[in-house]
Amino acid sequence: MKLTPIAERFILHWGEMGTRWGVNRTMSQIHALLYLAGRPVHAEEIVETLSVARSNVSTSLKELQSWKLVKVVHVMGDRRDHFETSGDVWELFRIIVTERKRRELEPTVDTLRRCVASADFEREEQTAQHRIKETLAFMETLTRWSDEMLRLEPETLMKLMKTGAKIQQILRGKNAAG
Amino acid sequence: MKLTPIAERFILHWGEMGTRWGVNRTMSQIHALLYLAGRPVHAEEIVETLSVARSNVSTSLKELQSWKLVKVVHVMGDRRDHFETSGDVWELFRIIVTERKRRELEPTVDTLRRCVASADFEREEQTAQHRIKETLAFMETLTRWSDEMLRLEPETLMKLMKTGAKIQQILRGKNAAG
DNA sequence: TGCTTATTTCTGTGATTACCGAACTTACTG
DNA sequence: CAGTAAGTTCGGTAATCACAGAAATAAGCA
Repeated sequence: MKLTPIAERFILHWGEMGTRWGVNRTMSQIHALLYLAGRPVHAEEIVETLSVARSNVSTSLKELQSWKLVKVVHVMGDRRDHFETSGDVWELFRIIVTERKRRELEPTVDTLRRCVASADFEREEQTAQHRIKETLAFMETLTRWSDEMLRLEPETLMKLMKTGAKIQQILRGKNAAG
Repeated sequence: MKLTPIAERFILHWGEMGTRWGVNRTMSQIHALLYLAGRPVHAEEIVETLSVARSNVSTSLKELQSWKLVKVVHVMGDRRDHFETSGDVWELFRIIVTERKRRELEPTVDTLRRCVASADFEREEQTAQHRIKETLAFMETLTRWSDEMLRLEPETLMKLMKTGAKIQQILRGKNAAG
């Protein structure tokens, strides 16, 4: 696949950002490529387009699948695996947030719970005790809340976000009403 | 400072998670330590408590300050710098989200804007063109929305998040009402 | 203005991660 | 059931990052 300058810029940038988001460059580049392509692409085409090793593409695709960002599809009359990603940016966002929550929040909630449940937790310094409990409560609230949000339809979510500025009024309205 | 087993568990875990959150272990450990300590701590005490090099503590503290998570304070009669962090988990969260937004979202929004503004953007594939625009719109909405949210008082935010399950009803109520 | 203590910067090393190329496995095809 | 194409796994290397220790700088103090 021949990339236009703009597509190239997009893919390279996405790759750079990937490293800041905790995934490797190739993986994000491949994802960006599939996203722009908007059609099933086979591994060899990715190799040629991005100039990376076949093995690298293979592992990155596996990783992308484990993130549920990419799935394998087949094209009639072609026995090679083809890969594609969702074109719905909201859905992608949802997937990423869910996965990051699982990897970056849940282990901490576990640890905090075990801290609080520990036999000698009450013997901790008051401050420490209090802060650990606060942190746990915060993370649980955050988790529950984002679960709620992520369960919404993209459209509802979008509407909600666009309401943005009015959040406070809504809250007040709701409190006044109920 | 002698750490209790629980404090140690907390700090070690925080350090591990830090690496997944894109900051290095020492930096998150120091932050966790200051958080539990709940009082100004000087660098040498951090060195002893965490068993890391003085230089490492120095750079990590600088980094924590650049994230605005830690600030320098002074203790009467002691010429050493002391360091402390906020004990308000909501505030910490706000700071982190703001900073990550700046580092992980803004550069992308810039790039996307430049893509779209580019002279030959219309000559792109329809799909690619559309998806780039969608992505930009999404990120702008997300940015604006989180700015709104972050401007709220912790208490309001908490109330809002605890409302969680009722988000949809609120939305519907609001639409029905206005 | 030297003396001491606190802090930062620099340099090298060890650890981790990303990636290539080769060897291997699996699945189709004639 | 060869032969070939597709896909995966593995071993080594290159690149990056984290950190210790030494050297340099800055800030009080006599």
